[in-house]
Amino acid sequence: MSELPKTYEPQAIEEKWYAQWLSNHSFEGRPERVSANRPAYSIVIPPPNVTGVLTLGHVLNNTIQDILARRARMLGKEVLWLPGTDHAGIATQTVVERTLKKSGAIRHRDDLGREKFLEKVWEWKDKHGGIIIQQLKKLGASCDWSRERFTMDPEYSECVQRVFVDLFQKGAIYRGKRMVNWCPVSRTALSDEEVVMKPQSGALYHFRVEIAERPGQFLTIATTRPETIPGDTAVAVNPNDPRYTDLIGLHVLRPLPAEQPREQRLLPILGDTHVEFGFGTGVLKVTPAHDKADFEIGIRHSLPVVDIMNPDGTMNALAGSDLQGKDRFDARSIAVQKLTELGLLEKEEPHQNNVGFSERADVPIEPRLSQQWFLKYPSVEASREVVRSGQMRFFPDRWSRVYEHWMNNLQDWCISRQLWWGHRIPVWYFHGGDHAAACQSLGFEVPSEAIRQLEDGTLAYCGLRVPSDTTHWEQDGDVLDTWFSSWLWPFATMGWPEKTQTLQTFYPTTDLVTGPDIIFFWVARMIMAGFEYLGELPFRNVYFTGIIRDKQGRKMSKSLGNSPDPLDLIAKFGADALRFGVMRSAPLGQDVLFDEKNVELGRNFCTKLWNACRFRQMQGGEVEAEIQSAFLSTEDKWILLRLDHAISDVSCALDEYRFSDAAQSLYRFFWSEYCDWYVEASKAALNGADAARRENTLAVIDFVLAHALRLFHPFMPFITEELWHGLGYQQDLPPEQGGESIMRAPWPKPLGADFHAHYGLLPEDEARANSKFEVVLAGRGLRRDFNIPSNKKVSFVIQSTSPLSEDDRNVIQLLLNAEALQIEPLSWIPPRGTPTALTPFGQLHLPLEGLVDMDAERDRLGKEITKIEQELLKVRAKLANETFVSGAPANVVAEHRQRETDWQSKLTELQRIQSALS
RNA sequence: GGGCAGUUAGCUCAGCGGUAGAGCGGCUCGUUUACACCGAGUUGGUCGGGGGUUCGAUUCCCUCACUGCCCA
Repeated sequence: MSELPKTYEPQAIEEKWYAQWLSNHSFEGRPERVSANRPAYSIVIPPPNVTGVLTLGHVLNNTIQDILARRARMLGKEVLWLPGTDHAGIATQTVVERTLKKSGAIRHRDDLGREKFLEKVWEWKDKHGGIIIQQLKKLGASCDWSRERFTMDPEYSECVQRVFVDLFQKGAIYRGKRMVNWCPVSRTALSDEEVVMKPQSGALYHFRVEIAERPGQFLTIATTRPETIPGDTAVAVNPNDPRYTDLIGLHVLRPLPAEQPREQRLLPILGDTHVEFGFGTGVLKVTPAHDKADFEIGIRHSLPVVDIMNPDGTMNALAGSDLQGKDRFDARSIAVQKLTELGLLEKEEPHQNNVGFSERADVPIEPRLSQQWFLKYPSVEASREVVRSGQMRFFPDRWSRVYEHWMNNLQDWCISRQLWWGHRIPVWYFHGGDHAAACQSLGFEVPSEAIRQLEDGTLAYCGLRVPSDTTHWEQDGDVLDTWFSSWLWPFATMGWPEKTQTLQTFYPTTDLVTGPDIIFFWVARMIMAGFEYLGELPFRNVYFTGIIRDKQGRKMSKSLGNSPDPLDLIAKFGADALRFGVMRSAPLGQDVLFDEKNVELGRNFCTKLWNACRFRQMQGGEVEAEIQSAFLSTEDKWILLRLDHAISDVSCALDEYRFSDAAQSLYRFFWSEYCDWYVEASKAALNGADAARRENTLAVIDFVLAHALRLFHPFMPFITEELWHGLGYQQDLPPEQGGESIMRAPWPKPLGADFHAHYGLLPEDEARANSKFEVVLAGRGLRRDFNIPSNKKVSFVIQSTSPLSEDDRNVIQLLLNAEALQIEPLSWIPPRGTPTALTPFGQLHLPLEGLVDMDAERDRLGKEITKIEQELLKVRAKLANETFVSGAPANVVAEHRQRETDWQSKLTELQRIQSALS
C-alpha cells in the first residue's frame, strides 16, 4: 500500500474511481444474477429534462437514490438504478423557440414549419442533451448507464402510442370542445396541474348597464376584466337576492362594442344560484367563452358563446373596432377608457385576486374553449386503495392524504398540446365519406373500436399503423402532454410490452424518490398506469424529498441568483463533501435551507476522515490483525460498544429513510467518539512499550475503521473507496465481498451477543471509560479556570475512591496533557487553596506552584455550589409534593430520591472544601 | 374558503410525558509528532401566546397568533 498523501485531493480521486467502477461494470443490474440469496432491488430515476442542468434539487434527490442503491448492493442485493431523461415538451420547445427568436432567425415557429423546427430542436437536444447525465456522474451516481433511456427513443415512443391507442379503444380517451387553460405565449392548452395561482393586485371596475325594459334605470356590475365585455352573453344574479329578483327575465344593454346596434346588445338577466351575493354588487357579467365558471352558467342556460380572442391573446373582430388587434391587457385599459367616455364607469377600486399563470411561460393563462383530447383516468380504484391500505407506503406519510384527496377529486386530464416537440397523437381524420368508406380506405384490418365518430361528427381512426392513403386521411397535428409519456416510465424503460427478463425481475421497483411538487403530475399517474398495464403497483415505497431553499427560506430561482451551481461546489469542496453536507441538513419531510456552510462542513469531515486514516497508516504494523480479547483496554471495549451502537443507529435510520439522522450519527460517532476520545486515548498504548498491546490496539483501530468506512460509503463513495484501498482493507477479501471495491463489501451488522461475550464487552466497561473521561473533563475545566495554557504540562493529584490501574492513570494523564497524575489516599490533605473538582473517581486537585488565589478558588466553588443548590431545590420541591410522591410511578420517585442524595453529597463535599479555605 | 406543515440558544435543527440537546456562530486559550479544513474550554433558551388533561407538559388536547406550502 502506498502512503496516503498529506491532504485529500478530491478531483483526481473522484475521476479515478468513477472510471474504475464503470470499467468494472459495477453499476449494472443483471436480472440473471438474481436469486433467493440475491434479491432484486430497483429504482427508476425521475428523468430530468434532457436539456436541463444539474441543480441542488437534483443533488438532493439523486444522492438519496445513490445512498439507497449503494446500501442495497452492500446488503447483497442485485441493484438496478435505471437512468434516463425526459424530452420535456413545452419546456424544451419554449427554450429553443426563444433562442431562435433572440438570434433573429424567426419571429414565430410557423416561420420554419413543423419539420424544420423539429430539426432545430433535435440539434439543440444533441448539443445540450446529456450534460445533466455527465453531471450526475460527477456526483457519483451509480446508475446503470448501459440502460439509459430517453422518452423519445423509438421504443419508448411506441409504448406511448400503444397506450394512447389502447385507452382510445377502451373509450377512456375522447376529444371534445371544452374550457381549457390556454397559454397565449406557447399557444397551447395546459393541464390544470401546469397552472400556478398567483395573487395579483389589480382593480375591480364598477360599471353601469341600462335595463332595456326600464330606460333610465341601471344595474351596476363589478368586474376585473372589462375587456371581455364584448363577449358577454348574459348577466346573472342570485335568484335569492332580494335586491334583484324582480329583474330576472328582463334585459340589459351591453355597452361594448359601442358601435353595435341596440338589438345586438340585448343581454338577458338570469337567475343562477352560483352567483355570490357578496362579491361586488351581486350582479355578474357572464362571459362563457372566457371564464370557466361563466362557461358552466352558459351551459345551464344555453347561452351563446362568443370568443373574442385570438390564440395569441390579442382581441379579434368580435371584440369591436376599438379593441380588435390589441393585446388583452392593452384592451383592458381601452375598455375602461371607453366606459368612462360613455359615462358608465362608476368607480375603480384596488382589488387582490388570484390569477392562474402558465408554469412554463409565466404569463396569465386564458380560459379558452377549444378542441382537445381528454383522458378519463384508468385504474383509479386500485390506485387509491394501494396507498390507503398501506401496501404502498409514502414517506413522510402525510403525503398519502394529499394523494387521497386528489384521487377523490379527479378531473379528466387534458392530454393534447398544440406543440410540435413530443409524441404526435396517433389519430387520423377521414375526409372521404362514411364509416364504411373509412374502413375500406384504411386498407388494413383494425378492431371496430379503432374507428370512431367523435363528438363533432368527425370520423377518426386511432392505431399504430399509419394509413397509406394520405389524401383522405389527415393526422391530428397535436402532440401529447409530456407527462403522458413519463407516467409509463417505470415499465416503458424496462422493455414493456415485451415480458422481458428485466421487467419480470425488477418490476415493481422498490423505491421511488421524488419531490412532492410532482405528486399529481407524475407519482399518482404512474401508479394508475402501473395498475392499468402491469396489473401491479409500480413501486413499493415513495420517498418525498423536501424542496431546496436558500438560507432565507426562499425558493431557488434563476432571477434571484440564489441558486448555486452544484458543479462549482463539487470543484471547490468535492462531491463527497457536497453529498454529505446536503444529506446532513435534509431531514425527512422538511424543506432544506441550503447554506454553503453545510458543504464546508462536509469537506471538513472528509478531511477528518482522511487524517484519521493517515494516522492509522503512520502507525505501521500488520493490517487487520485478529483482536485478542486478553489485551483489550477499557477504551478499546468502549469504542467497540460505541461502534456497535452506531451500526444499529445508522442501519435503523436508513431503514426508515431518515438520512439526516444517519449522517448525524455517523458524524458524531466518528468525530467525537472515535477521533476525539478513542484515538487520543489509544495513543497511550500506541506509544507505550508493550508491543502486544500496541498490536492489539492497531487491530481494534482497523476493526473500527473498516466498519466505519463501510457505513460511510453510501454517503461518501469516493473517499471511502480510496481509503479502503489505501489502508489495504480489501486485501484478504474475495472480489465480490469488498476485495475489488468497497461497493461490494458487506454492510456492517450489529456485533451481536457472541461478539460481546467473546471480547467481554460489558456495560461496566462503557461506564468505567465514561467515568475516566469525566475525570479528564474535570481536569481540563480546572486548567481552564486557572488559566493554565493547554500545552503547559502540569501535575494533577487524585484522591481516588476506587483503585486506578496503571492504564487508567496513563490514559487520564495523556488526555489531560499532564506531567503526572499522583494518587493520594483519602486521608491526604491538599495544600490550602488547591483548586479541586469532584469526579466519579474522587476529588481531583490541581496543585498550583507559587501564589494561590484563595478568593478565586472560593468564588469558583461558590458558583458550583449555587448551581447544585438550585438543582437540589428543584428535586426537593418535587419530593415535598405529596401528590407527586403518591401519584408518580415508584421508579420515578426512587430516581428523584437518588438524585437528591447525589446532589446532597456533592454539595456537602464542596462545602467542606470551601470551608477549609478560610 | 378548505387542508397540511412549522414556531425550542444569534442561525439551522434534534428531542415529543419525568434533571432543556447538537452543529454552526460568538468568546478565551493553544501550532502537544493524524488533522488550524485542527484541539481544549466557554457563552447562549420563562421550548410562539393563552387555556385544559396529568402527581408532573417543550412533549398530549383545545384555542389564538404568526410563517410557509398545497387545493379551491
